[in-house]
Amino acid sequence: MGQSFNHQVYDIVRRIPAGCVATYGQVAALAGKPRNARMVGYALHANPEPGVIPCHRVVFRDGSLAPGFAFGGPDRQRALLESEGVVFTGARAQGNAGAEGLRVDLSRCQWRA
DNA sequence: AATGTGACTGGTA
DNA sequence: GTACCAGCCACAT
Repeated sequence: MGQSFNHQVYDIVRRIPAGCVATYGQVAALAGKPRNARMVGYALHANPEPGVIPCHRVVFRDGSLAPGFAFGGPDRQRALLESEGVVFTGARAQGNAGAEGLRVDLSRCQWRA
C-alpha cells in the first residue's frame, strides 16, 4: 500500500499546530521514509484537500520556502506563516529560494512530534 | 522497461 | 555568508 506513505504525510501535516513549521525531511521521517523528503513535496503538490492540509507549514531544512509552486507564491506562504506567529529571519538561504530572501527561524518555530 | 524530472538534503566551492 | 553539485526515491512519460 504505497498510498499509506502519502496518507501519512497528509495526516502528519494536518496536525502541525499553527505558529509552527515542519521540514519535508521531518515529515518524511515521521511517515517512515526519511529519504523521501522529495516525495513529501510531491504528495503535498497533489494536496487532495486544500484548506484542510496546512501545507504552508512545511518548509525546507534551512527554513526557506518553495521557489514558486506554493498556493500562488511563496509570498503568500510567508504572509500566512507570519499571520500564525511564525518568526522569520532576514537572511538569505541556499540557491533554492534565496530570491525570496526570508527563512523561518526553525530554532524557535520548528514543530516537535 | 528505460529515461527524465522533482514543493529535498547535505556537502563542497 | 551564498551558490552550485551530486545523491536519493518515487512518479510521469
